[in-house]
Amino acid sequence: MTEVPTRRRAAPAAKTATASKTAGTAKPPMRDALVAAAFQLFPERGFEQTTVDDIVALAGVGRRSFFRYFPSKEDVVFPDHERCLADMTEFLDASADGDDPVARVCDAARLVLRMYAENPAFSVQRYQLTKKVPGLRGYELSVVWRYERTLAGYLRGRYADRTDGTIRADVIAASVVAAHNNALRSWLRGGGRDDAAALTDQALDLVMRTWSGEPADGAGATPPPEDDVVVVITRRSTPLWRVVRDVEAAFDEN
Amino acid sequence: MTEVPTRRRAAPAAKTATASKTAGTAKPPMRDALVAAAFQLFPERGFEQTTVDDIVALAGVGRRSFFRYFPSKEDVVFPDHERCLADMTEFLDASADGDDPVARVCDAARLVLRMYAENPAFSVQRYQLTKKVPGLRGYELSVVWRYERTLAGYLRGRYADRTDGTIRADVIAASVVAAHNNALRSWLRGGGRDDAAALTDQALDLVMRTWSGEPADGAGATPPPEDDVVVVITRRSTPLWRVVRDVEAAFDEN
DNA sequence: TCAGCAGAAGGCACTCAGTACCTCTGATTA
DNA sequence: TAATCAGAGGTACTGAGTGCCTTCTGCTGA
Repeated sequence: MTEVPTRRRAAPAAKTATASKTAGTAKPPMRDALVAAAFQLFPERGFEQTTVDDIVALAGVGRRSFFRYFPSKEDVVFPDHERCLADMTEFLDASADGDDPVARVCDAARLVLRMYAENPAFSVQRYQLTKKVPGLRGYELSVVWRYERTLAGYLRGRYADRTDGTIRADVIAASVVAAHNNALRSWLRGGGRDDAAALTDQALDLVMRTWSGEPADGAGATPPPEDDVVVVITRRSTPLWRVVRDVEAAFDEN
Repeated sequence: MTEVPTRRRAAPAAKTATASKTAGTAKPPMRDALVAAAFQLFPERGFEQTTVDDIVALAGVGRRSFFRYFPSKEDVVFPDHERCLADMTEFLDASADGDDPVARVCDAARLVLRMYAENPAFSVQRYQLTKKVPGLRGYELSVVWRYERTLAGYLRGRYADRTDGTIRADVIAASVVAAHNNALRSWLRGGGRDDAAALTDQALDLVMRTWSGEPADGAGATPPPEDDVVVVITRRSTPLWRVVRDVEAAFDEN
Protein backbone atom coordinates (compact mmCIF):
# COMPACT_ATOMS: atom_id res chain seq x y z
CA MET A 1 0.00 0.00 0.00
CA THR A 2 1.14 3.49 -0.72
CA GLU A 3 1.26 6.48 1.49
CA VAL A 4 -1.24 9.18 0.85
CA PRO A 5 -0.88 12.85 1.62
CA THR A 6 -2.51 14.21 4.69
CA ARG A 7 -6.20 13.96 4.60
CA ARG A 8 -7.22 17.57 4.45
CA ARG A 9 -8.76 18.21 1.14
CA ALA A 10 -12.31 17.24 0.44
CA ALA A 11 -14.68 19.59 -1.15
CA PRO A 12 -16.95 16.86 -2.50
CA ALA A 13 -16.09 14.53 0.35
CA ALA A 14 -17.27 16.93 3.02
CA LYS A 15 -20.57 15.14 3.40
CA THR A 16 -18.85 11.80 3.63
CA ALA A 17 -16.67 13.14 6.39
CA THR A 18 -19.60 14.13 8.55
CA ALA A 19 -21.39 10.95 7.69
CA SER A 20 -18.41 8.88 8.69
CA LYS A 21 -18.48 10.53 12.06
CA THR A 22 -21.66 8.68 12.86
CA ALA A 23 -20.37 5.49 11.33
CA GLY A 24 -17.43 5.50 13.74
CA THR A 25 -14.54 4.36 11.54
CA ALA A 26 -14.13 6.54 8.48
CA LYS A 27 -14.05 4.55 5.30
CA PRO A 28 -11.26 5.93 3.13
CA PRO A 29 -12.82 8.57 0.94
CA MET A 30 -12.78 7.79 -2.72
CA ARG A 31 -10.31 10.54 -3.45
CA ASP A 32 -7.69 9.01 -1.21
CA ALA A 33 -8.40 5.55 -2.55
CA LEU A 34 -7.74 6.77 -6.07
CA VAL A 35 -4.48 8.44 -5.09
CA ALA A 36 -3.38 5.30 -3.27
CA ALA A 37 -4.23 3.10 -6.23
CA ALA A 38 -2.47 5.43 -8.64
CA PHE A 39 0.69 5.54 -6.56
CA GLN A 40 0.70 1.81 -6.26
CA LEU A 41 0.63 1.40 -10.03
CA PHE A 42 2.82 4.29 -11.19
CA PRO A 43 6.07 3.02 -9.70
CA GLU A 44 5.38 -0.46 -11.09
CA ARG A 45 4.45 0.38 -14.66
CA GLY A 46 5.24 4.05 -15.06
CA PHE A 47 2.83 6.91 -15.41
CA GLU A 48 2.12 6.65 -19.11
CA GLN A 49 1.80 2.89 -19.08
CA THR A 50 -0.83 3.10 -16.38
CA THR A 51 -4.28 3.87 -17.73
CA VAL A 52 -7.09 5.49 -15.83
CA ASP A 53 -8.94 2.22 -16.28
CA ASP A 54 -6.16 0.44 -14.40
CA ILE A 55 -6.42 2.89 -11.53
CA VAL A 56 -10.17 2.75 -11.14
CA ALA A 57 -10.11 -1.04 -11.43
CA LEU A 58 -7.63 -1.28 -8.58
CA ALA A 59 -9.52 1.25 -6.51
CA GLY A 60 -12.75 -0.58 -7.25
CA VAL A 61 -14.64 2.45 -8.45
CA GLY A 62 -16.16 3.56 -11.71
CA ARG A 63 -14.11 5.27 -14.34
CA ARG A 64 -16.39 8.28 -14.40
CA SER A 65 -15.72 8.90 -10.72
CA PHE A 66 -12.03 9.37 -11.35
CA PHE A 67 -12.68 12.41 -13.46
CA ARG A 68 -15.11 13.77 -10.90
CA TYR A 69 -12.26 14.06 -8.41
CA PHE A 70 -9.40 14.76 -10.77
CA PRO A 71 -9.91 16.85 -13.90
CA SER A 72 -7.05 15.01 -15.58
CA LYS A 73 -4.83 12.03 -15.04
CA GLU A 74 -2.00 14.35 -14.07
CA ASP A 75 -3.99 15.85 -11.21
CA VAL A 76 -3.90 12.63 -9.23
CA VAL A 77 -0.14 13.08 -8.91
CA PHE A 78 -0.51 16.47 -7.22
CA PRO A 79 -3.49 16.02 -4.94
CA ASP A 80 -2.59 18.66 -2.36
CA HIS A 81 -1.45 21.67 -4.33
CA GLU A 82 -4.84 23.33 -4.57
CA ARG A 83 -5.07 23.29 -0.82
CA CYS A 84 -1.52 24.58 -0.44
CA LEU A 85 -2.16 27.35 -2.90
CA ALA A 86 -5.20 28.40 -0.92
CA ASP A 87 -3.12 28.34 2.27
CA MET A 88 -0.52 30.55 0.65
CA THR A 89 -3.10 33.05 -0.52
CA GLU A 90 -4.62 33.16 2.90
CA PHE A 91 -1.23 33.59 4.51
CA LEU A 92 -0.38 36.52 2.27
CA ASP A 93 -3.77 38.11 2.76
CA ALA A 94 -3.16 38.04 6.49
CA SER A 95 0.01 40.06 6.04
CA ALA A 96 0.41 43.36 7.84
CA ASP A 97 1.69 46.50 6.20
CA GLY A 98 4.63 46.64 8.55
CA ASP A 99 6.02 43.29 7.43
CA ASP A 100 9.03 43.07 5.20
CA PRO A 101 7.48 41.99 1.90
CA VAL A 102 10.45 39.86 0.92
CA ALA A 103 10.51 38.06 4.24
CA ARG A 104 6.81 37.50 3.88
CA VAL A 105 7.01 35.80 0.50
CA CYS A 106 9.92 33.72 1.75
CA ASP A 107 7.76 32.52 4.59
CA ALA A 108 4.97 31.85 2.13
CA ALA A 109 7.35 29.67 0.12
CA ARG A 110 8.16 27.75 3.28
CA LEU A 111 4.52 26.69 3.41
CA VAL A 112 5.02 24.76 0.19
CA LEU A 113 8.13 23.06 1.41
CA ARG A 114 6.36 22.15 4.61
CA MET A 115 3.66 20.45 2.60
CA TYR A 116 6.28 18.36 0.84
CA ALA A 117 8.05 17.60 4.09
CA GLU A 118 4.86 16.35 5.70
CA ASN A 119 5.02 13.22 3.57
CA PRO A 120 8.63 12.63 2.60
CA ALA A 121 8.04 9.17 1.14
CA PHE A 122 5.18 10.37 -1.00
CA SER A 123 7.08 13.45 -2.12
CA VAL A 124 10.16 11.50 -3.11
CA GLN A 125 8.09 8.98 -5.01
CA ARG A 126 6.39 11.76 -6.89
CA TYR A 127 9.74 13.34 -7.62
CA GLN A 128 10.90 10.12 -9.23
CA LEU A 129 7.86 10.31 -11.48
CA THR A 130 8.02 13.95 -12.45
CA LYS A 131 11.71 13.63 -13.22
CA LYS A 132 11.16 11.24 -16.08
CA VAL A 133 7.67 11.97 -17.38
CA PRO A 134 7.58 15.15 -19.49
CA GLY A 135 3.83 15.50 -19.12
CA LEU A 136 4.09 15.54 -15.36
CA ARG A 137 6.97 17.97 -15.45
CA GLY A 138 4.80 20.26 -17.52
CA TYR A 139 1.99 19.96 -15.05
CA GLU A 140 4.34 20.70 -12.19
CA LEU A 141 5.57 23.78 -14.00
CA SER A 142 2.05 25.13 -14.24
CA VAL A 143 1.58 24.54 -10.53
CA VAL A 144 4.82 26.32 -9.73
CA TRP A 145 3.74 29.11 -12.03
CA ARG A 146 0.59 29.64 -10.00
CA TYR A 147 2.60 29.86 -6.80
CA GLU A 148 4.91 32.36 -8.44
CA ARG A 149 2.03 34.48 -9.69
CA THR A 150 0.51 34.45 -6.22
CA LEU A 151 3.72 35.71 -4.69
CA ALA A 152 4.20 38.25 -7.46
CA GLY A 153 0.65 39.49 -7.03
CA TYR A 154 1.25 40.10 -3.36
CA LEU A 155 4.52 41.90 -4.02
CA ARG A 156 2.99 44.03 -6.75
CA GLY A 157 0.53 45.26 -4.20
CA ARG A 158 3.24 46.02 -1.72
CA TYR A 159 5.38 47.79 -4.32
CA ALA A 160 2.49 49.64 -5.92
CA ASP A 161 4.07 53.01 -5.13
CA ARG A 162 7.36 52.24 -6.86
CA THR A 163 8.05 53.06 -10.46
CA ASP A 164 9.71 49.67 -10.94
CA GLY A 165 7.12 47.95 -8.77
CA THR A 166 5.81 45.30 -11.12
CA ILE A 167 9.12 44.21 -12.47
CA ARG A 168 10.67 44.17 -9.03
CA ALA A 169 7.75 42.08 -7.80
CA ASP A 170 8.10 39.63 -10.67
CA VAL A 171 11.84 39.26 -10.29
CA ILE A 172 11.72 38.79 -6.53
CA ALA A 173 8.92 36.26 -6.82
CA ALA A 174 10.93 34.36 -9.41
CA SER A 175 13.99 34.49 -7.17
CA VAL A 176 12.09 33.12 -4.20
CA VAL A 177 10.59 30.31 -6.25
CA ALA A 178 13.96 29.44 -7.77
CA ALA A 179 15.66 29.36 -4.39
CA HIS A 180 12.86 27.32 -2.91
CA ASN A 181 12.93 24.85 -5.77
CA ASN A 182 16.67 24.54 -5.49
CA ALA A 183 16.35 23.59 -1.85
CA LEU A 184 13.37 21.34 -2.50
CA ARG A 185 15.15 19.44 -5.22
CA SER A 186 18.25 18.85 -3.19
CA TRP A 187 16.05 17.65 -0.35
CA LEU A 188 14.22 15.31 -2.70
CA ARG A 189 17.44 14.05 -4.22
CA GLY A 190 18.58 13.26 -0.71
CA GLY A 191 15.57 10.99 -0.33
CA GLY A 192 13.74 13.37 1.98
CA ARG A 193 16.04 12.57 4.88
CA ASP A 194 17.75 15.95 5.34
CA ASP A 195 16.33 18.83 7.30
CA ALA A 196 14.11 20.43 4.71
CA ALA A 197 13.62 23.62 6.69
CA ALA A 198 17.34 24.17 7.10
CA LEU A 199 17.96 23.67 3.41
CA THR A 200 15.24 26.13 2.57
CA ASP A 201 16.50 28.73 4.99
CA GLN A 202 19.94 28.46 3.53
CA ALA A 203 18.60 28.87 -0.01
CA LEU A 204 16.25 31.73 0.81
CA ASP A 205 19.02 33.44 2.66
CA LEU A 206 20.56 34.50 -0.65
CA VAL A 207 17.27 36.02 -1.70
CA MET A 208 16.81 37.77 1.61
CA ARG A 209 20.30 39.21 1.60
CA THR A 210 19.84 40.41 -1.93
CA TRP A 211 16.36 41.84 -1.93
CA SER A 212 15.27 42.47 1.62
CA GLY A 213 15.38 45.88 3.20
CA GLU A 214 15.64 48.01 0.10
CA PRO A 215 13.55 51.05 0.77
CA ALA A 216 14.84 53.41 -1.89
CA ASP A 217 13.11 53.63 -5.24
CA GLY A 218 15.30 52.62 -8.12
CA ALA A 219 18.29 51.85 -5.97
CA GLY A 220 20.28 48.81 -6.92
CA ALA A 221 21.25 46.06 -4.55
CA THR A 222 22.79 48.06 -1.79
CA PRO A 223 24.82 45.90 0.48
CA PRO A 224 23.56 46.13 4.04
CA PRO A 225 25.30 48.70 6.20
CA GLU A 226 28.38 47.45 7.91
CA ASP A 227 27.05 47.82 11.42
CA ASP A 228 24.12 45.62 10.62
CA VAL A 229 26.28 42.59 10.02
CA VAL A 230 26.91 40.22 12.85
CA VAL A 231 29.69 37.68 12.61
CA VAL A 232 29.64 34.77 14.95
CA ILE A 233 32.64 32.53 15.24
CA THR A 234 32.21 29.45 17.28
CA ARG A 235 33.06 25.77 17.40
CA ARG A 236 31.00 22.77 16.69
CA SER A 237 31.50 21.49 20.17
CA THR A 238 29.99 24.58 21.74
CA PRO A 239 26.58 23.89 23.23
CA LEU A 240 23.86 25.46 21.14
CA TRP A 241 22.37 27.41 24.02
CA ARG A 242 25.67 29.19 24.51
CA VAL A 243 25.86 30.12 20.87
CA VAL A 244 22.35 31.46 21.03
CA ARG A 245 23.21 33.50 24.10
CA ASP A 246 26.24 34.97 22.38
CA VAL A 247 24.35 35.79 19.23
CA GLU A 248 21.63 37.41 21.24
CA ALA A 249 24.20 39.45 23.05
CA ALA A 250 25.78 40.50 19.78
CA PHE A 251 22.39 41.51 18.42
CA ASP A 252 21.66 43.61 21.46
CA GLU A 253 24.92 45.49 21.33
CA ASN A 254 24.51 49.22 20.74
CA MET B 1 -5.46 35.90 -43.52
CA THR B 2 -2.75 35.32 -41.07
CA GLU B 3 0.90 36.13 -40.97
CA VAL B 4 3.36 33.35 -40.57
CA PRO B 5 6.96 33.55 -39.38
CA THR B 6 8.75 32.77 -42.60
CA ARG B 7 6.47 32.98 -45.54
CA ARG B 8 6.84 30.24 -48.10
CA ARG B 9 3.74 29.00 -49.79
CA ALA B 10 3.25 25.36 -50.52
CA ALA B 11 2.96 24.82 -54.23
CA PRO B 12 5.24 22.66 -56.35
CA ALA B 13 7.48 21.09 -53.78
CA ALA B 14 10.13 19.94 -56.18
CA LYS B 15 12.51 22.89 -56.24
CA THR B 16 12.34 23.52 -52.53
CA ALA B 17 13.24 19.93 -51.85
CA THR B 18 16.54 20.22 -53.67
CA ALA B 19 17.11 23.61 -52.11
CA SER B 20 16.70 22.14 -48.66
CA LYS B 21 19.37 19.62 -49.42
CA THR B 22 21.90 22.36 -49.95
CA ALA B 23 20.59 24.71 -47.30
CA GLY B 24 20.57 22.00 -44.66
CA THR B 25 18.03 23.43 -42.23
CA ALA B 26 15.61 24.95 -44.74
CA LYS B 27 12.04 24.27 -43.67
CA PRO B 28 9.80 22.23 -45.92
CA PRO B 29 6.88 24.28 -47.21
CA MET B 30 4.32 21.90 -45.74
CA ARG B 31 5.35 22.94 -42.30
CA ASP B 32 4.59 26.56 -43.07
CA ALA B 33 1.33 25.64 -44.75
CA LEU B 34 0.23 23.88 -41.58
CA VAL B 35 1.18 26.83 -39.38
CA ALA B 36 -0.67 29.20 -41.70
CA ALA B 37 -3.79 27.04 -41.71
CA ALA B 38 -3.68 26.67 -37.95
CA PHE B 39 -3.34 30.39 -37.37
CA GLN B 40 -6.16 31.06 -39.73
CA LEU B 41 -8.51 28.78 -37.79
CA PHE B 42 -7.43 29.43 -34.20
CA PRO B 43 -8.55 33.06 -34.04
CA GLU B 44 -11.87 32.15 -35.65
CA ARG B 45 -12.87 29.13 -33.58
CA GLY B 46 -10.40 29.05 -30.73
CA PHE B 47 -7.61 26.56 -30.15
CA GLU B 48 -9.59 23.81 -28.51
CA GLN B 49 -12.49 24.05 -30.93
CA THR B 50 -10.13 23.58 -33.86
CA THR B 51 -9.28 19.95 -34.49
CA VAL B 52 -6.19 18.69 -36.21
CA ASP B 53 -8.51 17.39 -38.92
CA ASP B 54 -9.71 20.94 -39.52
CA ILE B 55 -6.15 22.15 -39.91
CA VAL B 56 -5.01 19.45 -42.32
CA ALA B 57 -8.21 19.82 -44.33
CA LEU B 58 -7.56 23.53 -44.78
CA ALA B 59 -3.91 22.95 -45.57
CA GLY B 60 -4.87 20.24 -48.01
CA VAL B 61 -2.56 17.61 -46.56
CA GLY B 62 -3.00 14.30 -44.84
CA ARG B 63 -3.61 14.10 -41.14
CA ARG B 64 -0.60 11.88 -40.62
CA SER B 65 1.64 14.58 -42.04
CA PHE B 66 0.66 17.02 -39.34
CA PHE B 67 2.16 14.81 -36.66
CA ARG B 68 5.26 14.28 -38.74
CA TYR B 69 6.04 17.97 -38.42
CA PHE B 70 4.55 18.71 -35.03
CA PRO B 71 4.68 16.15 -32.23
CA SER B 72 1.53 17.62 -30.73
CA LYS B 73 -1.19 20.08 -31.57
CA GLU B 74 0.39 22.60 -29.22
CA ASP B 75 3.67 22.55 -31.12
CA VAL B 76 2.15 24.25 -34.13
CA VAL B 77 1.63 27.34 -31.98
CA PHE B 78 5.34 27.62 -31.15
CA PRO B 79 7.04 26.70 -34.40
CA ASP B 80 10.26 28.64 -33.83
CA HIS B 81 11.28 27.97 -30.26
CA GLU B 82 13.42 24.94 -30.98
CA ARG B 83 15.51 27.03 -33.29
CA CYS B 84 15.75 29.87 -30.79
CA LEU B 85 16.77 27.50 -28.05
CA ALA B 86 19.53 26.17 -30.24
CA ASP B 87 20.66 29.72 -30.96
CA MET B 88 20.78 30.50 -27.26
CA THR B 89 22.83 27.41 -26.50
CA GLU B 90 25.23 28.27 -29.28
CA PHE B 91 25.51 31.85 -28.07
CA LEU B 92 26.35 30.78 -24.54
CA ASP B 93 28.82 28.17 -25.72
CA ALA B 94 30.64 30.90 -27.60
CA SER B 95 31.11 32.86 -24.39
CA ALA B 96 34.58 33.76 -23.20
CA ASP B 97 35.77 33.37 -19.65
CA GLY B 98 36.36 37.07 -19.32
CA ASP B 99 32.71 37.95 -19.92
CA ASP B 100 30.49 39.02 -17.10
CA PRO B 101 28.25 35.97 -16.71
CA VAL B 102 25.19 38.02 -15.78
CA ALA B 103 25.58 40.31 -18.77
CA ARG B 104 25.98 37.26 -20.94
CA VAL B 105 22.73 35.62 -19.87
CA CYS B 106 20.95 38.95 -20.25
CA ASP B 107 22.19 39.10 -23.83
CA ALA B 108 21.07 35.52 -24.33
CA ALA B 109 17.60 36.50 -23.15
CA ARG B 110 17.56 39.30 -25.70
CA LEU B 111 17.81 36.67 -28.42
CA VAL B 112 14.41 35.38 -27.42
CA LEU B 113 12.83 38.79 -27.46
CA ARG B 114 14.35 39.44 -30.83
CA MET B 115 12.67 36.32 -32.18
CA TYR B 116 9.32 37.61 -30.96
CA ALA B 117 9.98 41.05 -32.35
CA GLU B 118 10.75 39.67 -35.79
CA ASN B 119 7.07 38.92 -36.34
CA PRO B 120 5.07 41.28 -34.14
CA ALA B 121 1.68 40.40 -35.64
CA PHE B 122 2.27 36.69 -35.28
CA SER B 123 3.58 37.09 -31.73
CA VAL B 124 0.65 39.19 -30.62
CA GLN B 125 -1.81 36.75 -32.13
CA ARG B 126 -0.14 33.89 -30.33
CA TYR B 127 -0.21 35.90 -27.12
CA GLN B 128 -3.97 36.26 -27.46
CA LEU B 129 -4.19 32.50 -27.71
CA THR B 130 -1.88 31.54 -24.88
CA LYS B 131 -3.57 34.02 -22.59
CA LYS B 132 -6.87 32.20 -22.64
CA VAL B 133 -6.01 28.57 -23.37
CA PRO B 134 -4.62 26.80 -20.29
CA GLY B 135 -3.10 24.02 -22.36
CA LEU B 136 -1.09 26.49 -24.40
CA ARG B 137 -0.02 28.37 -21.32
CA GLY B 138 1.27 25.11 -19.93
CA TYR B 139 3.17 24.44 -23.10
CA GLU B 140 4.66 27.91 -23.04
CA LEU B 141 5.76 27.39 -19.45
CA SER B 142 7.67 24.29 -20.45
CA VAL B 143 9.36 26.23 -23.24
CA VAL B 144 10.29 29.03 -20.84
CA TRP B 145 11.53 26.42 -18.42
CA ARG B 146 13.95 25.10 -21.02
CA TYR B 147 15.30 28.58 -21.65
CA GLU B 148 15.72 29.07 -17.92
CA ARG B 149 17.52 25.77 -17.48
CA THR B 150 19.83 26.65 -20.36
CA LEU B 151 20.75 29.93 -18.71
CA ALA B 152 21.10 28.30 -15.32
CA GLY B 153 23.32 25.59 -16.75
CA TYR B 154 25.64 28.19 -18.19
CA LEU B 155 25.77 30.12 -14.93
CA ARG B 156 26.37 26.98 -12.90
CA GLY B 157 29.43 26.40 -14.99
CA ARG B 158 30.64 29.93 -14.47
CA TYR B 159 29.98 29.80 -10.73
CA ALA B 160 31.38 26.33 -10.25
CA ASP B 161 33.98 27.57 -7.80
CA ARG B 162 31.51 29.22 -5.46
CA THR B 163 29.97 27.46 -2.52
CA ASP B 164 26.61 28.96 -3.38
CA GLY B 165 27.18 28.47 -7.09
CA THR B 166 24.17 26.38 -8.05
CA ILE B 167 21.65 28.35 -6.10
CA ARG B 168 23.06 31.63 -7.30
CA ALA B 169 22.94 30.37 -10.86
CA ASP B 170 19.32 29.24 -10.48
CA VAL B 171 18.20 32.47 -8.85
CA ILE B 172 19.91 34.70 -11.40
CA ALA B 173 18.55 32.66 -14.30
CA ALA B 174 15.07 32.95 -12.83
CA SER B 175 15.54 36.69 -12.37
CA VAL B 176 16.61 37.17 -15.96
CA VAL B 177 13.71 35.15 -17.29
CA ALA B 178 11.25 37.00 -15.08
CA ALA B 179 12.55 40.39 -16.16
CA HIS B 180 12.54 39.33 -19.79
CA ASN B 181 9.00 38.01 -19.56
CA ASN B 182 7.86 41.16 -17.86
CA ALA B 183 9.18 43.22 -20.74
CA LEU B 184 7.89 40.80 -23.34
CA ARG B 185 4.40 40.81 -21.91
CA SER B 186 4.15 44.54 -21.74
CA TRP B 187 5.38 44.69 -25.33
CA LEU B 188 2.75 42.14 -26.37
CA ARG B 189 0.01 43.92 -24.46
CA GLY B 190 0.96 47.04 -26.37
CA GLY B 191 0.25 45.20 -29.61
CA GLY B 192 3.91 44.85 -30.53
CA ARG B 193 4.20 48.53 -31.42
CA ASP B 194 6.62 49.69 -28.71
CA ASP B 195 10.37 49.40 -28.91
CA ALA B 196 10.91 45.89 -27.67
CA ALA B 197 14.63 46.29 -27.19
CA ALA B 198 14.22 49.39 -25.04
CA LEU B 199 11.66 47.69 -22.84
CA THR B 200 13.95 44.73 -22.38
CA ASP B 201 16.94 46.87 -21.54
CA GLN B 202 14.93 48.66 -18.92
CA ALA B 203 13.75 45.40 -17.37
CA LEU B 204 17.12 43.69 -17.44
CA ASP B 205 18.70 46.76 -15.93
CA LEU B 206 17.30 45.83 -12.54
CA VAL B 207 18.82 42.38 -12.83
CA MET B 208 22.17 43.77 -13.93
CA ARG B 209 22.32 46.28 -11.11
CA THR B 210 21.41 43.64 -8.60
CA TRP B 211 23.50 40.68 -9.65
CA SER B 212 26.30 41.85 -11.85
CA GLY B 213 29.78 42.37 -10.48
CA GLU B 214 29.48 40.59 -7.17
CA PRO B 215 32.76 38.83 -6.79
CA ALA B 216 32.68 37.95 -3.10
CA ASP B 217 31.53 34.54 -2.03
CA GLY B 218 28.88 35.51 0.47
CA ALA B 219 26.97 33.02 2.51
CA GLY B 220 24.78 32.81 5.54
CA ALA B 221 25.93 29.99 7.71
CA THR B 222 28.98 28.76 5.88
CA PRO B 223 29.77 25.11 6.31
CA PRO B 224 32.91 24.53 8.35
CA PRO B 225 36.04 24.13 6.19
CA GLU B 226 37.78 21.23 7.81
CA ASP B 227 38.20 21.96 11.47
CA ASP B 228 35.69 22.57 14.14
CA VAL B 229 35.24 26.25 13.58
CA VAL B 230 31.87 27.46 12.41
CA VAL B 231 31.43 30.94 11.03
CA VAL B 232 27.99 32.43 10.97
CA ILE B 233 27.42 35.65 9.12
CA THR B 234 24.05 37.16 9.64
CA ARG B 235 22.31 40.45 10.12
CA ARG B 236 20.82 42.00 13.15
CA SER B 237 17.40 42.12 11.54
CA THR B 238 17.31 38.37 11.06
CA PRO B 239 14.92 36.70 13.48
CA LEU B 240 16.81 34.86 16.16
CA TRP B 241 15.09 31.56 15.54
CA ARG B 242 16.36 31.60 12.01
CA VAL B 243 19.90 32.26 13.13
CA VAL B 244 19.63 29.37 15.53
CA ARG B 245 18.41 27.16 12.76
CA ASP B 246 21.28 28.17 10.51
CA VAL B 247 23.80 27.50 13.24
CA GLU B 248 22.22 24.18 13.93
CA ALA B 249 22.32 23.31 10.25
CA ALA B 250 25.95 24.33 10.02
CA PHE B 251 26.75 22.20 13.05
CA ASP B 252 25.02 19.21 11.53
CA GLU B 253 26.82 19.42 8.25
CA ASN B 254 29.39 16.76 7.27
C1' DT C 1 -42.85 4.13 8.16
C1' DC C 2 -42.68 5.59 3.72
C1' DA C 3 -42.48 8.79 -0.28
C1' DG C 4 -39.68 11.86 -2.13
C1' DC C 5 -35.59 14.37 -2.74
C1' DA C 6 -30.62 15.35 -3.48
C1' DG C 7 -26.29 14.12 -4.32
C1' DA C 8 -22.90 10.68 -5.13
C1' DA C 9 -21.62 6.98 -8.08
C1' DG C 10 -21.89 4.02 -12.22
C1' DG C 11 -22.52 3.14 -17.10
C1' DC C 12 -22.56 4.16 -21.96
C1' DA C 13 -21.40 6.37 -25.99
C1' DC C 14 -18.96 9.73 -28.14
C1' DT C 15 -14.96 13.04 -29.72
C1' DC C 16 -10.41 13.75 -30.56
C1' DA C 17 -5.23 13.52 -29.89
C1' DG C 18 -1.69 10.64 -30.85
C1' DT C 19 0.55 6.15 -32.62
C1' DA C 20 1.64 1.89 -35.33
C1' DC C 21 1.75 0.03 -39.54
C1' DC C 22 1.13 -0.20 -44.18
C1' DT C 23 0.76 1.53 -49.08
C1' DC C 24 1.67 4.68 -52.70
C1' DT C 25 4.31 7.79 -55.48
C1' DG C 26 8.00 10.05 -57.45
C1' DA C 27 12.81 11.01 -57.73
C1' DT C 28 17.52 9.18 -57.68
C1' DT C 29 20.92 5.92 -58.72
C1' DA C 30 23.21 1.60 -60.12
C1' DT D 1 15.17 -0.41 -66.54
C1' DA D 2 15.19 -2.11 -61.95
C1' DA D 3 16.21 -1.21 -57.17
C1' DT D 4 15.92 1.90 -53.69
C1' DC D 5 14.58 5.43 -50.64
C1' DA D 6 12.11 9.18 -48.62
C1' DG D 7 8.10 11.79 -48.12
C1' DA D 8 3.21 11.63 -48.15
C1' DG D 9 -1.40 9.39 -47.51
C1' DG D 10 -4.52 6.03 -45.42
C1' DT D 11 -6.48 2.88 -41.86
C1' DA D 12 -7.21 1.29 -37.60
C1' DC D 13 -6.28 1.40 -32.97
C1' DT D 14 -5.56 3.16 -27.90
C1' DG D 15 -6.67 6.10 -24.32
C1' DA D 16 -7.96 10.69 -22.20
C1' DG D 17 -11.72 13.35 -21.35
C1' DT D 18 -16.93 14.73 -21.75
C1' DG D 19 -22.06 14.59 -21.85
C1' DC D 20 -25.93 12.42 -20.59
C1' DC D 21 -28.58 9.36 -18.38
C1' DT D 22 -29.50 5.77 -14.74
C1' DT D 23 -28.91 3.83 -10.24
C1' DC D 24 -28.09 3.83 -5.56
C1' DT D 25 -28.01 5.67 -0.94
C1' DG D 26 -28.79 8.45 2.85
C1' DC D 27 -31.57 12.06 4.63
C1' DT D 28 -35.93 14.55 5.53
C1' DG D 29 -40.59 15.69 6.13
C1' DA D 30 -45.37 14.08 6.17
